[in-house]
Amino acid sequence: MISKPPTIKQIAEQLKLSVSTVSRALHDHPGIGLTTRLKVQKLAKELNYEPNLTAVFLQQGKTNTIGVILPELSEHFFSAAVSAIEEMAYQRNYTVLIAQSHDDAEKEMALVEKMKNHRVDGLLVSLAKTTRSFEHFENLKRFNIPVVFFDRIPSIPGSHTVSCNIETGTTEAVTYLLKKGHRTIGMINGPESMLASNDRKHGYIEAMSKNRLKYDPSMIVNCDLSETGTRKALQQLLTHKRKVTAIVTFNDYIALFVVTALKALNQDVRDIDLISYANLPLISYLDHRPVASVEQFPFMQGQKATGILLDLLYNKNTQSADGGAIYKVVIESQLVEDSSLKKAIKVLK
Amino acid sequence: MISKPPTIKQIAEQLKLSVSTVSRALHDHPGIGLTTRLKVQKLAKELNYEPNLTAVFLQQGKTNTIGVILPELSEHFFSAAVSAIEEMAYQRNYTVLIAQSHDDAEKEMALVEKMKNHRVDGLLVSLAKTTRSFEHFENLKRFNIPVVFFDRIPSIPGSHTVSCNIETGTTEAVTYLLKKGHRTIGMINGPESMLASNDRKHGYIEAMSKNRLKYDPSMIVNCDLSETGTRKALQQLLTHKRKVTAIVTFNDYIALFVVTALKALNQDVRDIDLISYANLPLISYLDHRPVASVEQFPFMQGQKATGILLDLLYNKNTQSADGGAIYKVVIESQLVEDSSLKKAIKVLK
DNA sequence: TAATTTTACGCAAACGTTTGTGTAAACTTC
DNA sequence: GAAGTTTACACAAACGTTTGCGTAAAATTA
Repeated sequence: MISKPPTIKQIAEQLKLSVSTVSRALHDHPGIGLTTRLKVQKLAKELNYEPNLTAVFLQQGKTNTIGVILPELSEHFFSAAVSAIEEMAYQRNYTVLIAQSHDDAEKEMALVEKMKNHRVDGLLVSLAKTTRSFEHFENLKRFNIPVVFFDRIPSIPGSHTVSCNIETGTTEAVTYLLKKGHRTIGMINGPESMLASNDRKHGYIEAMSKNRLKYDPSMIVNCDLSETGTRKALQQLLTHKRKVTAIVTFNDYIALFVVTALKALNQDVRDIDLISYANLPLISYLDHRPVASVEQFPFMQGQKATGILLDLLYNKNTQSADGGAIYKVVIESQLVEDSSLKKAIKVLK
Repeated sequence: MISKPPTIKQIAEQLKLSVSTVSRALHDHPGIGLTTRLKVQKLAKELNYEPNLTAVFLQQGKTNTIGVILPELSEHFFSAAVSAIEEMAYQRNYTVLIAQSHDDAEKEMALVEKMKNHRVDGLLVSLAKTTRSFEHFENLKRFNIPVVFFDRIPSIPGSHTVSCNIETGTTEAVTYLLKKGHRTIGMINGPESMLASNDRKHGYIEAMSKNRLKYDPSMIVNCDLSETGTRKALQQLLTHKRKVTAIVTFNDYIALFVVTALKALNQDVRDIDLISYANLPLISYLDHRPVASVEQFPFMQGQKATGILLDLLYNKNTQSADGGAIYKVVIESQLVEDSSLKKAIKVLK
């Protein structure tokens, strides 16, 4: 009842041919006569022959597989990115091996090693928050396994990256608020240690200077991204001697926390305009939603990153001249006003 | 500069040993003397030796890999499930190969074939909406590749499944509304062709009969799950001669559509209580949110399904006696009131 | 028709492992 | 000290492919 999948060898025996002939026949090799070629292909179809990819992989030294390592699959930003990655990979006949680091640098290291042992042809990575050292990635270069980082990219030079320019989006956001008449604009930022926080801060400062306004450092408060941290940060802004009329929040979660906190304080939520960075698909359906969002295009980031990786793989095989080119794609983040924020929803579940 | 990963053969040559000895030494085989064993392991560490898994896979006839096929990764329900799957698989030293059917039965078929060729040890599947035939899955049995379906499960007997009992959850939901005093409870259901719609309908009817109330078929309207379809269905309920005071919607998306439509009609949203089936993480933050939700536990479904698959794989290897046992796990869906609906949010992006 | 080219296929190595079996040397036992 | 046992390793096959090379037979050429 239970049987092993048919092999080339079986076909060869049945037809009294050699395995090499069968292999070539199946690949339409010109050195094989038409009649035998057809005979082989006919039997192959009859037996439902399909090549054993594990054998092919070993023989070819490549697996047509790309590995994806990211912090958390259930986070919408990442699952959207993976969705794009898988789709593109599928079109180009690649398969996707997936793993989550859960923002743990050590696990990330172990995963890189595992991916290497699986002989993935290339790697797509969005870094864990705690990753400080990048040797395990450097290590891959020696084995000619290309890596493309997206969104959470490393600070080391020489790596291929796709990221979103948060800074310009932030400048846009603050400028938008200024145009709406706001003069005291607060920002609830992430931890100072995060690159992402820095980008937002610089974007803020840039907007002020562009509009010839004085930058007040106390308008930007850091927080640890927890709900209570957010509440504290908000408190700090609310008790500021200048009355804050708008707040740019680190992301949609923080915006949610702010709305919740304001309600808890019995403060009229409409007094304060919010702008955040889109990472929650449903945010536009909230009643006290941000007036605008800085869109980060997870889908596009996934696409671009995959495109680059496939390019690198292709060039690796064709030994192209531009062997050393470093890809650094920056997607401009974009301010999206609430009115156009609500996307067409497809019901998928 | 670019080098190939070290192999067992290289170690053997350097130490003037045979490959078999090296292999056994690395596996702590008792037949190898302590001194050589240590010598081998030392050199292996120095060279950063790691086994080439493609070779191991070919030799063992298994890959320690499980394939996951589902409709859409960017859909929260599925990404949550995959997250659980990956996590559990990782703990048991399995790797996850992932692919999306985009609800296309043909692509699903192709993916099954591809997974088979990749020699995944087992498969986790949530069916495409359009899947009608299951031969390609049956086919896997012949090759001893177990399949566990979750959430979107097939109607054929003899397959391992994990699913959520929507019916009882629906009964709970309707009963809950009845207890709140509602007497005319509408339901915006999915297409009649979907199993999921049937479950909801039966749950509704069950609740009515349990509470000795007459079931009015016109209270349940089908819709195609689009926004305009929802609007039409809603219209039908609103113009019903009996005044509908509560609606059970097919899922969170439909609830959203309903809220949007009511607002557009300038109808006070608070007049109508909504209950839906949770699949959107943010729903509890909406202002006019459902008063309760039927939770479907994507994470748990992923966990259970993976657990079963790993069990099957283990039993396959140990030739256990219960070879023919069919797993049918049904998770009771659960009505969650709004008050306890808001989950602790972890900021991950 | 003999020499040359072309056609159509087979042989065997290679990819990197694992594992059953064979066999010297070392060690036991009486 | 001979027979038997154990220890510690080597040999070689196997997993299912791909591919460089070799070689008969057939087809072409002169």
